Amino acid sequence: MGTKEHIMDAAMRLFAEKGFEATTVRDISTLADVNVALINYHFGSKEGLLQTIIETRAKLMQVRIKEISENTQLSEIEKINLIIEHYVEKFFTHHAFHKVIIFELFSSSRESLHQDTLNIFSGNSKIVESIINSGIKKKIFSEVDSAFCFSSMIGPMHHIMHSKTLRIKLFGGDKETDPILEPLFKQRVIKHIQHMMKNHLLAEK
Amino acid sequence: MGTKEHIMDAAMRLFAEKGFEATTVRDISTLADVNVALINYHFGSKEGLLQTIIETRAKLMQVRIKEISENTQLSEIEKINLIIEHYVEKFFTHHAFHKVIIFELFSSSRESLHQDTLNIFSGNSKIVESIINSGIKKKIFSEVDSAFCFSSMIGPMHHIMHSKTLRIKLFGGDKETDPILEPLFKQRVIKHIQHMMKNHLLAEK
DNA sequence: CCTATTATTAAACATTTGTTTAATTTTAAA
DNA sequence: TTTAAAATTAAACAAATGTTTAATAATAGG
Repeated sequence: MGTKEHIMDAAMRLFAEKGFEATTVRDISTLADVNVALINYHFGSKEGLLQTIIETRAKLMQVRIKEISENTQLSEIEKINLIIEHYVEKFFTHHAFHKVIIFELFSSSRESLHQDTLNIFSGNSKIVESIINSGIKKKIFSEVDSAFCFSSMIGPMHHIMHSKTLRIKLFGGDKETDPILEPLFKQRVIKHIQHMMKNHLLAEK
Repeated sequence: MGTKEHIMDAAMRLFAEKGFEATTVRDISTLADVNVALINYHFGSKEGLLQTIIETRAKLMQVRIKEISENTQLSEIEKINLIIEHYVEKFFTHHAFHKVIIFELFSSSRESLHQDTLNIFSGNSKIVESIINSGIKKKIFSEVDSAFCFSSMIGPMHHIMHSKTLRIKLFGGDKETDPILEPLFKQRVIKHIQHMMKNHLLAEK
């Protein structure tokens, strides 16, 4: 791994753990085991580093969701199930990154970054919304409040994934082992959210 | 309102908007229109101010939820519906506060405060879990994954309430008016989450 | 009215912050 | 091997941070 990627990796972990402001450039350089000045040399500024991190990975996210939504072979409920599966997968593999972007969505200190994350979230939400509206039109789904559905799919995920200590208190046996490491846990999350969405969408009015 | 409450109010708004670290004591003193030194005089430190804010309001939260859970007059589904209603009410009246404590739950910089918020969340989660397990035992509820249910109730709420810009993009007509101000919006949130939980809990297996 | 406690102020404090500089090393192409 | 560009380093920088100090004002009990 090159120096740039090395710095980005260390920074992402620290941003996820402590937040952007609470993380100092010296924290990052220490963890990455490089000189402090390299951060400004490679990324211009601390904020530029965050921007690079987000830009690098964010673009990959939207592609797959669009793919699913535009696949004419799939029924509406199959699309929803696939999107849930895809989101949970990404959450498990890159949960530090997801924590970082939700921080940016919820705070509004850095205007341009906030706009970037806002567009990602609202874009995906609109896609889910239109899938559900299509299902409602076809009378497959009951007349749910489709604008809320994206938040209902990923809100629970955020709640579970972003606090390790809460996760351990709710799901973990002993105090040290994070349930996220158990191979079955991911399937359990997928199953729960899919079950919830299915019964929400297919329920009689 | 006394000076202390005045400072706490200003601080809470800024902490919610920008986060704890990004908010300076001078930001707070300016908004509250008091001298900077008063923050340390009244609260010892910036962190002491946050701690006081959380301690003051957090205790009120748990009381009502315990009340509901221990009321023998209510069925399990009625309890769930009341807890949802109560949570949404609190979210709408004190959403700056809720944003602050979720920040503390998700970050782990300030150990003792993190423990405080962790106990609040896990405590409430365990209460919801036991209500649902009781419903499952009585064969009223299907065998859902009860440990996830609290997160599924309040996760969507967090997602909607903590980003004003996202809320406007998803629900707002024009760019200026926050849907949170529309009197019907609160009812819409309650209805959506209750519908979701009801159909999740009562669904055939 | 006096006085001792409390509240408020302006100024200064030591640290820490992100960033820059200038010198040095490494890299890679000619 | 030579040489110019890129990468890395240690040191210093100015600005901003939370906090403290010492002086002043306000308050309230006797």
